[in-house]
Amino acid sequence: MAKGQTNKGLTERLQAALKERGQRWTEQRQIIVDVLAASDGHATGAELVERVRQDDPSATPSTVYRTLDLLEELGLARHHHGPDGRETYHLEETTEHGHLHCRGCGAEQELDAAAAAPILKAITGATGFSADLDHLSLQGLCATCRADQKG
Amino acid sequence: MAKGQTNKGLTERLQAALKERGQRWTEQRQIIVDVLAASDGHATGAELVERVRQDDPSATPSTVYRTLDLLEELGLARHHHGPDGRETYHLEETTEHGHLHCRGCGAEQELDAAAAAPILKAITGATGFSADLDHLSLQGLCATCRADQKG
DNA sequence: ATGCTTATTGCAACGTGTTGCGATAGACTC
DNA sequence: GAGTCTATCGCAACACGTTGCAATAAGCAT
Repeated sequence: MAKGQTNKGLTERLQAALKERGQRWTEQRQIIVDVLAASDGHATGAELVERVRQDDPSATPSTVYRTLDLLEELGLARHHHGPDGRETYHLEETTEHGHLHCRGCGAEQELDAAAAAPILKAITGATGFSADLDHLSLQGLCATCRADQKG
Repeated sequence: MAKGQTNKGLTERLQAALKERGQRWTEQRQIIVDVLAASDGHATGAELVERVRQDDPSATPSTVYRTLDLLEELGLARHHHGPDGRETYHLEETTEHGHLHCRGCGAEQELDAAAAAPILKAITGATGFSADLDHLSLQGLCATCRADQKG
Protein backbone atom coordinates (compact mmCIF):
# COMPACT_ATOMS: atom_id res chain seq x y z
CA MET A 1 0.00 0.00 0.00
CA ALA A 2 2.91 2.32 0.66
CA LYS A 3 4.05 4.11 -2.40
CA GLY A 4 7.82 3.73 -2.14
CA GLN A 5 8.17 0.03 -2.80
CA THR A 6 5.57 -0.79 -5.36
CA ASN A 7 8.15 -0.31 -8.06
CA LYS A 8 10.51 -2.90 -6.66
CA GLY A 9 7.75 -5.42 -6.16
CA LEU A 10 6.66 -4.82 -9.70
CA THR A 11 10.11 -5.48 -11.06
CA GLU A 12 10.35 -8.73 -9.16
CA ARG A 13 6.97 -9.89 -10.33
CA LEU A 14 7.94 -8.98 -13.84
CA GLN A 15 11.23 -10.84 -13.77
CA ALA A 16 9.54 -13.93 -12.41
CA ALA A 17 6.76 -13.80 -14.99
CA LEU A 18 9.22 -13.39 -17.83
CA LYS A 19 11.44 -16.21 -16.73
CA GLU A 20 8.47 -18.50 -16.50
CA ARG A 21 7.61 -17.74 -20.11
CA GLY A 22 11.16 -18.10 -21.38
CA GLN A 23 11.39 -14.39 -21.92
CA ARG A 24 14.13 -12.01 -20.93
CA TRP A 25 14.76 -9.25 -18.51
CA THR A 26 16.53 -6.31 -20.11
CA GLU A 27 17.59 -2.89 -19.04
CA GLN A 28 15.16 -1.27 -21.43
CA ARG A 29 12.30 -3.04 -19.76
CA GLN A 30 13.52 -1.90 -16.39
CA ILE A 31 13.59 1.68 -17.64
CA ILE A 32 10.15 1.47 -19.17
CA VAL A 33 8.66 0.03 -16.00
CA ASP A 34 10.38 2.72 -13.96
CA VAL A 35 9.06 5.46 -16.20
CA LEU A 36 5.59 4.03 -16.08
CA ALA A 37 5.75 3.81 -12.30
CA ALA A 38 7.06 7.37 -12.09
CA SER A 39 4.22 8.78 -14.17
CA ASP A 40 1.83 8.05 -11.38
CA GLY A 41 -1.40 8.81 -13.19
CA HIS A 42 -1.76 8.16 -16.88
CA ALA A 43 0.59 8.88 -19.73
CA THR A 44 0.19 8.69 -23.48
CA GLY A 45 2.36 6.42 -25.53
CA ALA A 46 4.25 9.36 -26.99
CA GLU A 47 4.96 10.80 -23.54
CA LEU A 48 6.29 7.49 -22.32
CA VAL A 49 8.50 7.14 -25.37
CA GLU A 50 9.94 10.57 -24.76
CA ARG A 51 10.61 9.95 -21.08
CA VAL A 52 12.22 6.62 -21.77
CA ARG A 53 14.48 8.28 -24.30
CA GLN A 54 15.65 10.71 -21.65
CA ASP A 55 16.95 7.78 -19.64
CA ASP A 56 18.17 5.88 -22.67
CA PRO A 57 18.45 7.86 -25.91
CA SER A 58 19.05 4.69 -27.88
CA ALA A 59 15.55 3.40 -27.12
CA THR A 60 13.17 3.45 -30.06
CA PRO A 61 9.36 3.81 -30.17
CA SER A 62 8.90 0.28 -31.39
CA THR A 63 10.68 -1.08 -28.34
CA VAL A 64 8.65 1.04 -25.97
CA TYR A 65 5.34 0.10 -27.54
CA ARG A 66 6.26 -3.54 -27.73
CA THR A 67 7.22 -3.51 -24.08
CA LEU A 68 3.99 -1.81 -23.13
CA ASP A 69 2.09 -4.50 -25.02
CA LEU A 70 4.09 -7.12 -23.16
CA LEU A 71 3.29 -5.51 -19.81
CA GLU A 72 -0.37 -5.64 -20.72
CA GLU A 73 -0.13 -9.27 -21.68
CA LEU A 74 1.38 -9.95 -18.29
CA GLY A 75 -1.39 -7.97 -16.64
CA LEU A 76 1.01 -5.42 -15.17
CA ALA A 77 -0.21 -2.47 -17.20
CA ARG A 78 -3.32 -1.34 -19.00
CA HIS A 79 -4.13 1.09 -21.72
CA HIS A 80 -7.26 2.78 -22.86
CA HIS A 81 -8.09 5.24 -25.61
CA GLY A 82 -8.85 8.85 -24.82
CA PRO A 83 -11.60 10.77 -26.59
CA ASP A 84 -9.16 11.64 -29.37
CA GLY A 85 -8.15 8.03 -29.87
CA ARG A 86 -4.70 8.50 -28.35
CA GLU A 87 -3.46 5.69 -26.18
CA THR A 88 -3.06 6.20 -22.46
CA TYR A 89 -1.20 3.76 -20.25
CA HIS A 90 -1.15 3.16 -16.55
CA LEU A 91 0.17 0.48 -14.22
CA GLU A 92 -2.11 -2.27 -13.07
CA GLU A 93 -1.31 -1.38 -9.47
CA THR A 94 -3.53 1.61 -9.96
CA THR A 95 -6.89 0.25 -8.96
CA GLU A 96 -9.17 -0.67 -11.79
CA HIS A 97 -11.17 2.32 -12.86
CA GLY A 98 -13.09 3.88 -15.70
CA HIS A 99 -12.72 7.32 -17.22
CA LEU A 100 -15.16 10.17 -17.62
CA HIS A 101 -14.23 12.86 -20.08
CA CYS A 102 -16.20 16.11 -19.96
CA ARG A 103 -16.72 17.73 -23.34
CA GLY A 104 -17.61 20.98 -21.61
CA CYS A 105 -14.52 21.73 -19.55
CA GLY A 106 -12.23 19.01 -20.84
CA ALA A 107 -11.74 17.61 -17.36
CA GLU A 108 -10.97 13.96 -16.93
CA GLN A 109 -12.51 12.23 -13.95
CA GLU A 110 -11.79 8.75 -12.72
CA LEU A 111 -14.50 6.33 -11.86
CA ASP A 112 -13.66 3.85 -9.15
CA ALA A 113 -15.10 0.40 -8.77
CA ALA A 114 -17.55 1.36 -6.03
CA ALA A 115 -19.02 4.23 -8.01
CA ALA A 116 -19.12 2.11 -11.13
CA ALA A 117 -20.90 -0.85 -9.59
CA PRO A 118 -24.44 0.40 -10.24
CA ILE A 119 -23.47 1.38 -13.76
CA LEU A 120 -22.05 -2.02 -14.59
CA LYS A 121 -25.11 -3.59 -13.08
CA ALA A 122 -27.35 -1.44 -15.27
CA ILE A 123 -25.35 -2.46 -18.32
CA THR A 124 -25.70 -6.13 -17.53
CA GLY A 125 -29.39 -5.66 -16.83
CA ALA A 126 -30.07 -3.84 -20.07
CA THR A 127 -27.88 -5.87 -22.40
CA GLY A 128 -26.61 -9.06 -20.79
CA PHE A 129 -23.19 -7.62 -21.42
CA SER A 130 -20.57 -7.76 -18.68
CA ALA A 131 -18.49 -4.62 -19.24
CA ASP A 132 -14.84 -4.18 -18.32
CA LEU A 133 -14.43 -1.24 -16.00
CA ASP A 134 -10.95 -0.61 -17.30
CA HIS A 135 -12.27 -0.03 -20.78
CA LEU A 136 -15.15 2.11 -19.66
CA SER A 137 -14.43 5.48 -21.17
CA LEU A 138 -17.35 7.86 -21.22
CA GLN A 139 -17.74 11.24 -22.76
CA GLY A 140 -20.41 13.69 -21.69
CA LEU A 141 -21.01 16.66 -19.44
CA CYS A 142 -19.86 16.75 -15.85
CA ALA A 143 -22.15 17.98 -13.10
CA THR A 144 -20.53 21.42 -13.03
CA CYS A 145 -20.88 22.00 -16.74
CA ARG A 146 -24.46 20.82 -16.67
CA ALA A 147 -25.19 23.32 -13.91
CA ASP A 148 -23.48 26.06 -15.93
CA GLN A 149 -25.59 25.31 -18.94
CA LYS A 150 -28.76 25.50 -16.93
CA GLY A 151 -27.75 28.69 -15.13
CA MET B 1 -38.32 6.72 -42.52
CA ALA B 2 -38.08 5.15 -45.95
CA LYS B 3 -34.59 4.26 -46.93
CA GLY B 4 -34.43 5.41 -50.52
CA GLN B 5 -34.59 9.15 -50.11
CA THR B 6 -32.63 9.87 -47.00
CA ASN B 7 -29.63 10.61 -49.13
CA LYS B 8 -31.32 13.33 -51.15
CA GLY B 9 -32.75 14.98 -48.07
CA LEU B 10 -29.35 14.93 -46.53
CA THR B 11 -27.77 16.67 -49.49
CA GLU B 12 -30.39 19.39 -49.37
CA ARG B 13 -29.97 19.92 -45.67
CA LEU B 14 -26.24 20.05 -46.14
CA GLN B 15 -26.40 22.61 -48.95
CA ALA B 16 -28.67 24.82 -46.90
CA ALA B 17 -26.50 24.59 -43.82
CA LEU B 18 -23.37 25.39 -45.77
CA LYS B 19 -24.87 28.39 -47.52
CA GLU B 20 -26.00 29.77 -44.22
CA ARG B 21 -22.46 29.61 -42.93
CA GLY B 22 -20.88 31.08 -46.05
CA GLN B 23 -19.44 27.73 -46.94
CA ARG B 24 -19.44 25.97 -50.25
CA TRP B 25 -21.00 22.99 -51.86
CA THR B 26 -18.53 20.94 -53.87
CA GLU B 27 -18.57 17.76 -55.82
CA GLN B 28 -16.16 16.13 -53.38
CA ARG B 29 -18.54 16.74 -50.56
CA GLN B 30 -21.35 15.24 -52.55
CA ILE B 31 -19.26 12.17 -53.18
CA ILE B 32 -18.25 11.83 -49.55
CA VAL B 33 -21.84 12.13 -48.36
CA ASP B 34 -22.90 9.58 -50.94
CA VAL B 35 -20.23 7.17 -49.85
CA LEU B 36 -21.12 7.64 -46.22
CA ALA B 37 -24.79 7.06 -46.99
CA ALA B 38 -23.93 3.98 -49.03
CA SER B 39 -21.92 2.41 -46.23
CA ASP B 40 -25.06 1.88 -44.27
CA GLY B 41 -23.55 0.82 -41.00
CA HIS B 42 -20.20 2.11 -39.87
CA ALA B 43 -17.01 2.62 -41.77
CA THR B 44 -13.51 3.51 -40.69
CA GLY B 45 -11.84 6.64 -41.96
CA ALA B 46 -9.48 4.64 -44.13
CA GLU B 47 -12.35 2.70 -45.71
CA LEU B 48 -14.18 5.88 -46.53
CA VAL B 49 -11.08 7.41 -48.05
CA GLU B 50 -10.63 4.40 -50.26
CA ARG B 51 -14.23 4.34 -51.41
CA VAL B 52 -14.21 8.04 -52.14
CA ARG B 53 -11.09 7.58 -54.23
CA GLN B 54 -12.87 4.97 -56.31
CA ASP B 55 -15.37 7.63 -57.33
CA ASP B 56 -12.79 10.40 -57.57
CA PRO B 57 -9.17 9.28 -57.67
CA SER B 58 -8.00 12.84 -57.23
CA ALA B 59 -9.47 13.04 -53.74
CA THR B 60 -6.93 13.04 -50.93
CA PRO B 61 -7.19 11.80 -47.35
CA SER B 62 -6.97 15.29 -45.94
CA THR B 63 -10.02 16.37 -47.92
CA VAL B 64 -12.01 13.36 -46.84
CA TYR B 65 -11.15 13.77 -43.17
CA ARG B 66 -11.78 17.50 -43.26
CA THR B 67 -15.15 16.90 -44.84
CA LEU B 68 -16.02 14.30 -42.25
CA ASP B 69 -15.12 16.78 -39.53
CA LEU B 70 -17.32 19.34 -41.22
CA LEU B 71 -20.22 16.92 -41.38
CA GLU B 72 -19.84 16.34 -37.68
CA GLU B 73 -19.77 20.04 -36.97
CA LEU B 74 -23.03 20.32 -38.87
CA GLY B 75 -24.47 17.43 -36.91
CA LEU B 76 -24.91 15.27 -40.01
CA ALA B 77 -22.38 12.62 -39.09
CA ARG B 78 -20.72 11.18 -36.04
CA HIS B 79 -17.63 9.26 -35.27
CA HIS B 80 -16.47 7.16 -32.39
CA HIS B 81 -13.34 5.18 -31.65
CA GLY B 82 -13.32 1.41 -31.83
CA PRO B 83 -11.53 -0.73 -29.25
CA ASP B 84 -8.31 -0.36 -31.25
CA GLY B 85 -8.59 3.41 -31.38
CA ARG B 86 -9.50 3.52 -35.07
CA GLU B 87 -12.12 6.02 -36.06
CA THR B 88 -15.51 4.85 -37.23
CA TYR B 89 -18.00 7.13 -38.91
CA HIS B 90 -21.71 6.93 -39.47
CA LEU B 91 -24.46 9.29 -40.58
CA GLU B 92 -26.53 11.08 -38.03
CA GLU B 93 -29.67 9.66 -39.60
CA THR B 94 -28.71 6.42 -37.96
CA THR B 95 -30.39 6.71 -34.61
CA GLU B 96 -28.16 7.64 -31.75
CA HIS B 97 -26.63 4.55 -30.24
CA GLY B 98 -23.75 3.22 -28.23
CA HIS B 99 -21.44 0.32 -29.01
CA LEU B 100 -20.66 -2.86 -27.16
CA HIS B 101 -17.57 -4.73 -28.18
CA CYS B 102 -17.18 -8.29 -26.94
CA ARG B 103 -13.60 -9.28 -26.19
CA GLY B 104 -14.62 -12.94 -26.26
CA CYS B 105 -16.07 -13.36 -29.73
CA GLY B 106 -15.19 -9.98 -31.17
CA ALA B 107 -18.80 -9.23 -31.97
CA GLU B 108 -19.97 -5.67 -32.07
CA GLN B 109 -23.43 -4.95 -30.73
CA GLU B 110 -25.34 -1.71 -30.95
CA LEU B 111 -27.07 -0.23 -27.98
CA ASP B 112 -30.15 1.79 -28.77
CA ALA B 113 -31.49 4.67 -26.74
CA ALA B 114 -34.19 2.66 -25.01
CA ALA B 115 -31.78 -0.02 -23.84
CA ALA B 116 -29.27 2.59 -22.80
CA ALA B 117 -31.67 4.70 -20.74
CA PRO B 118 -31.19 2.84 -17.46
CA ILE B 119 -27.43 2.83 -18.01
CA LEU B 120 -27.25 6.57 -18.58
CA LYS B 121 -29.43 7.04 -15.56
CA ALA B 122 -27.11 4.93 -13.44
CA ILE B 123 -24.14 6.95 -14.67
CA THR B 124 -25.77 10.21 -13.72
CA GLY B 125 -26.80 8.80 -10.39
CA ALA B 126 -23.33 7.52 -9.54
CA THR B 127 -21.28 10.42 -10.87
CA GLY B 128 -23.43 13.43 -11.73
CA PHE B 129 -22.08 12.96 -15.21
CA SER B 130 -24.43 13.16 -18.18
CA ALA B 131 -22.91 10.78 -20.70
CA ASP B 132 -23.28 11.00 -24.49
CA LEU B 133 -24.80 7.85 -25.84
CA ASP B 134 -22.98 8.31 -29.12
CA HIS B 135 -19.64 8.14 -27.38
CA LEU B 136 -20.57 5.21 -25.21
CA SER B 137 -18.26 2.48 -26.34
CA LEU B 138 -18.00 -0.45 -23.97
CA GLN B 139 -15.79 -3.45 -24.00
CA GLY B 140 -16.58 -6.60 -22.09
CA LEU B 141 -18.13 -10.01 -22.48
CA CYS B 142 -21.45 -10.56 -24.21
CA ALA B 143 -24.09 -12.81 -22.70
CA THR B 144 -23.17 -15.73 -24.96
CA CYS B 145 -19.49 -15.64 -24.11
CA ARG B 146 -20.26 -15.34 -20.44
CA ALA B 147 -22.43 -18.44 -20.67
CA ASP B 148 -19.68 -20.27 -22.55
CA GLN B 149 -17.17 -19.46 -19.85
CA LYS B 150 -19.47 -20.73 -17.17
CA GLY B 151 -20.45 -23.84 -19.09
C1' DA C 1 -19.81 36.30 -69.22
C1' DT C 2 -16.01 38.60 -66.28
C1' DG C 3 -13.77 39.59 -62.21
C1' DC C 4 -13.35 39.39 -57.14
C1' DT C 5 -13.17 37.25 -52.68
C1' DT C 6 -12.06 33.51 -49.96
C1' DA C 7 -13.44 28.58 -48.93
C1' DT C 8 -11.66 24.40 -50.43
C1' DT C 9 -8.38 21.43 -52.44
C1' DG C 10 -3.91 18.88 -53.10
C1' DC C 11 0.47 18.42 -51.63
C1' DA C 12 3.95 17.58 -48.49
C1' DA C 13 5.41 17.03 -44.00
C1' DC C 14 4.48 15.67 -39.52
C1' DG C 15 2.73 12.78 -35.21
C1' DT C 16 1.41 8.47 -33.29
C1' DG C 17 1.51 3.71 -33.45
C1' DT C 18 2.65 -0.96 -35.93
C1' DT C 19 5.27 -4.43 -38.42
C1' DG C 20 9.19 -7.08 -40.78
C1' DC C 21 13.83 -8.10 -40.72
C1' DG C 22 18.72 -8.49 -39.82
C1' DA C 23 21.88 -7.58 -35.93
C1' DT C 24 22.59 -7.71 -31.04
C1' DA C 25 22.81 -9.58 -26.75
C1' DG C 26 20.42 -12.41 -22.68
C1' DA C 27 20.31 -16.77 -20.53
C1' DC C 28 21.56 -21.34 -20.38
C1' DT C 29 24.87 -25.43 -21.09
C1' DC C 30 29.22 -27.25 -20.98
C1' DG D 1 34.66 -18.39 -19.69
C1' DA D 2 33.16 -19.97 -24.48
C1' DG D 3 29.49 -21.48 -27.33
C1' DT D 4 24.63 -21.91 -28.60
C1' DC D 5 19.93 -20.65 -29.06
C1' DT D 6 16.62 -17.29 -29.68
C1' DA D 7 14.26 -13.25 -27.49
C1' DT D 8 14.86 -8.56 -28.02
C1' DC D 9 16.53 -4.46 -30.18
C1' DG D 10 17.13 -0.78 -33.73
C1' DC D 11 16.07 0.45 -38.11
C1' DA D 12 13.26 1.40 -41.89
C1' DA D 13 8.98 1.31 -43.92
C1' DC D 14 4.26 1.44 -43.46
C1' DA D 15 -0.78 2.83 -41.89
C1' DC D 16 -3.94 6.19 -40.12
C1' DG D 17 -4.92 10.79 -39.21
C1' DT D 18 -3.67 15.94 -38.91
C1' DT D 19 -1.89 20.41 -40.24
C1' DG D 20 0.24 24.47 -43.00
C1' DC D 21 0.51 26.53 -47.23
C1' DA D 22 0.11 27.78 -52.10
C1' DA D 23 -2.98 26.96 -56.05
C1' DT D 24 -7.62 26.28 -57.47
C1' DA D 25 -12.27 27.08 -57.99
C1' DA D 26 -17.13 28.17 -55.81
C1' DG D 27 -20.27 31.75 -55.26
C1' DC D 28 -21.42 36.42 -55.64
C1' DA D 29 -21.63 41.09 -57.87
C1' DT D 30 -21.52 43.60 -61.98
